[in-house]
Amino acid sequence: MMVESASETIRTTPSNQNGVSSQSDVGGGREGGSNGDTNGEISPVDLLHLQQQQALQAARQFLLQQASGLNSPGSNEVKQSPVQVPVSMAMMSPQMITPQQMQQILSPPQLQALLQQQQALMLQQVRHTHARQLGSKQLAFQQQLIQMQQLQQQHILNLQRQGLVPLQPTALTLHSFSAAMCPSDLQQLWKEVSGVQSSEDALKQAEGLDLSTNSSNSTSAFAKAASAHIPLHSLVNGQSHTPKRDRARLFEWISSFTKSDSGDDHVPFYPKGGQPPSSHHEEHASSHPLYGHGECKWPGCEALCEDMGQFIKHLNNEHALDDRSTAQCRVQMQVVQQLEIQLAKESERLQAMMTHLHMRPSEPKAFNQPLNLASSGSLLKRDSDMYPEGLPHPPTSAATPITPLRQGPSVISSSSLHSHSHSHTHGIGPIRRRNSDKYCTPIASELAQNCEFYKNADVRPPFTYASLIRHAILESPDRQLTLNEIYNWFTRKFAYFRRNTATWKNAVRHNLSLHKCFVRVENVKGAVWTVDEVEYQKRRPPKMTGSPTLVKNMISGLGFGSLNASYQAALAESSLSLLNSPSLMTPSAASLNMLHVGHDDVSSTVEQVNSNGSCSPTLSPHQYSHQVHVKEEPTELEDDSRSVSLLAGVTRNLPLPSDERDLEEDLPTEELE
DNA sequence: GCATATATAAACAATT
DNA sequence: AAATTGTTTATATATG
Repeated sequence: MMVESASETIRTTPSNQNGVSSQSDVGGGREGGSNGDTNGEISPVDLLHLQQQQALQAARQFLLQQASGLNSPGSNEVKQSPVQVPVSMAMMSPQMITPQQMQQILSPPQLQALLQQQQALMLQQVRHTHARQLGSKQLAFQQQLIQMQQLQQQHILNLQRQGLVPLQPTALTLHSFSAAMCPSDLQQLWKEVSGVQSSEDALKQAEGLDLSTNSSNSTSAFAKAASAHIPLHSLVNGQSHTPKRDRARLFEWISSFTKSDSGDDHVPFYPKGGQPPSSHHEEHASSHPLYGHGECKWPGCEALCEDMGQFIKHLNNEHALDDRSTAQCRVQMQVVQQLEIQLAKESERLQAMMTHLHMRPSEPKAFNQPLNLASSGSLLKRDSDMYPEGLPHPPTSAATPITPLRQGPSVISSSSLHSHSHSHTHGIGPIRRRNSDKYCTPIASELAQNCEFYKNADVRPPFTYASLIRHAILESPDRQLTLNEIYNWFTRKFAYFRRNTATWKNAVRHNLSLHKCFVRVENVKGAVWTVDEVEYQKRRPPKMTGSPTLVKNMISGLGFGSLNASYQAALAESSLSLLNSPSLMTPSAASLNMLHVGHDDVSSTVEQVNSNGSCSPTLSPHQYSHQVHVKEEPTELEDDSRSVSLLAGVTRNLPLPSDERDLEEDLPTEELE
């Protein structure tokens, strides 16, 4: 009987989420990208570049502003947010940035503000600087911008629906529709939320309970927006009724944060040791983050306070711990989270853009295609031997981002919040690494690099069940696992599988039975599953030949997790295999591999990072290690290797592409065994 | 439209 | 007897 029914209850939703519905394939236009924007010449690129920088700048400022207004709660958000998408956007080449991509990148409403700013700047530039040259292009750009806005709006809804965006406070969402936000707008928003409106409403909004946002599809976005608006106003009028339970939940929620702050290691905001109690802020005499220029800086509040004493009094009276304050705090946290995420993304993008421009200004295609396509071609040849899957890299890399540096242990979100959380704060350091890496990293590395991510974020891994199972088995010391061990591996490595149990377990069993490559071996104490590499390789040929579309999908998929997970998985999988294959090798072989890249370093570094956080020991170095590289095309390889290293943060040089290649070749043989 | 690949669901059998 | 583990069938989607 259905064993899993029990667990199943939990996940029902999720499955739907990814599995089926999402295919809408948002990515539509992306493939064009490969060649697409080449036409743009440089000027447009430059503009974009500027845009990015400006956006970044603005984001930073905004972020700082917002962050400063946030106190203790902030800390937790920092710590957590698993969700960063490992992804890929990074890999998009600058030149090919399309409205859709923009859309993807700028998810949060707040970003709209940035967008607006960018628009303004851009238009200015167009006029002053490039007007003459651009001429018609100018118009095109303007149109594009408009389009971008529209897309963004839709996208926001989509993300919300998919749960990718942490619940956006309704208010914000609404706001975004009316107009792009800017800091001042945000303030206004706050007023709306905090002002007339009852605290409960705020709460509701903060939790996203009310909205229609979640529902629907992009098509009805506007309709939703419209409907959403209504509630807002009505709320303002003061009618509302929120169950007290929500309130209780809120307090609970907030308290969880404060607790975590003190308890967990990461407390970004306060110095570890002397962290004062939450209330402490009030005590600080001379300055207070919520007080400045004679007025209260509490979001939405601009109460005038003569002095600190008065301010504190005001703070205690008006912003005591109640639903409204809590809700506001929550909203603020989300704002910060979003901005941080965005900042990180934008930074990566900027890096990628700059890198690209510096490296090969004239050759746009390098990135996109590169990947796979090119490589695939070569791969294919070798595929015959072994891996067809060459394609993968690209995607992986794309996905990767890297990033993870998250500091906090995270987790909170997943457990405490129903929706996925995101946010990671990577911000700082990580961003630095350059993108180039991202572009080409192989999948293996993807996994390795994002291992932490997958462990903590409830994001479906872009690999097929078969590839994951294989990976799990090969990773084990004896290259054999019992069903239960396989399950454990899944749950250990992927948060996603911690949550959605029933279906995936069934899927795992199904895959084990269905694919010839998985061989059941009777053992003394039961049965174990092993992998028949030959069979495994056999089945893949038909797969993807590295068509552009695939790549595109991967990219888009990775980026948002939303797209048809399964397909992504399939695509990605190919890459995964690459990873695995190395692992297959005997230790000695492995060692060879290592030479080349130093993945170790990478993996190790990554792991370290992870360890700080919450990761489990898991990733075995060796397996991930090799993966890295893999494949073909010398030129590209180089890039890959670099990228990898970059990710690691550290370093390395990019040495030996050639080695990598060798590895690959070696691998096959080994695998075949 | 067909073939293939994957995901998901579910029925059912075999084991533990 | 219940839970696990395996098999198998069916359906849906995406891609070539």
